[in-house]
Amino acid sequence: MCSTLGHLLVQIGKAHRNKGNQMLAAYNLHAGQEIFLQQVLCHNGIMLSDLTTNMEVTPVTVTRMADRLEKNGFLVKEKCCTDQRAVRVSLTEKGKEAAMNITEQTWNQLEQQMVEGLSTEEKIILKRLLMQVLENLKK
Amino acid sequence: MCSTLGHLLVQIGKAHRNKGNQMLAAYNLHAGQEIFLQQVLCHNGIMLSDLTTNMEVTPVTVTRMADRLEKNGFLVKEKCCTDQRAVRVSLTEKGKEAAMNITEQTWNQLEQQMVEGLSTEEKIILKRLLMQVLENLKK
DNA sequence: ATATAATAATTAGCCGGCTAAATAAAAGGA
DNA sequence: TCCTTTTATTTAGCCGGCTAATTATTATAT
Repeated sequence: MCSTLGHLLVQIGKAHRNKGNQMLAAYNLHAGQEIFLQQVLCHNGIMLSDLTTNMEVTPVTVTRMADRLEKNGFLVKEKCCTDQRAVRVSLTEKGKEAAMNITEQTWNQLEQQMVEGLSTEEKIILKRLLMQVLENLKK
Repeated sequence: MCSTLGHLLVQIGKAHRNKGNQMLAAYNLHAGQEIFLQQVLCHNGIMLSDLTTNMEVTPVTVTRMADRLEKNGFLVKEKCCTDQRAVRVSLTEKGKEAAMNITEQTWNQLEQQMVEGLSTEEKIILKRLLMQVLENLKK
């Protein structure tokens, strides 16, 4: 098991998402949505196209995430007044509260848990190596 | 961007899956299905419950993957004769051929690409650190 | 001014991943 | 033997991710 780097990364991806889901369940959110909310918290009224860029996902994914988050009362979508093609999103009170709590608590907690037992140096090395792997995969 | 380890892992996960999808497109397969086929290649007539264990996914996921792979002609499902609850899967000729080619070519190629530019020592360190991270996430 | 190209979103449809709940069959215990 | 628990699978439904194709609107070049 876990003999290859690929397999290892897949397992980590799953475990990471599962932990995230567990932690976000209290807010009725799923892993991935917290980044969306955080972006809107930092850039209120942000366009979907900019979210596409910032989150590095396709426009389709952003559209559907926005729809679901709106349906569940976390944010509001509205047409941009100066560009009729664009859609801007802004947080509701519920969304604002969730975003603020999550960013500080959940994410940091998960981040801490992952690197437990690693020295400061090892953390730096791990990040550096992973950034290299990401570069290689994007080629 | 990519400031946290979590974000980095998410990005790598996406990039890894996308590369896999690209490579497997020639076989009309998607990332994840190659592991399924490989398992059935090594253990012909394997039960779905064992695939659940080996692949470390839920029974639901295995059932649906098996259905899709069967629908697309890669394998066959049949009830176990000694245990009427269980379902055994075996590869068709098409599935066998795909599994053999993919395991050797695609997976190794992706594996190579990921660690390009890393020294032998760095590869070992990376694996060790990632295994620690996986352990931490499973707690 | 008009035709062409680029940009922003969307719909439909596919994939792997999950939980909850239901079904059916086998295994164990009183 | 009968009842209970465990095991194997499935159905329904939700999530993020993707591609392909479509619609609208803005920008650009002729």
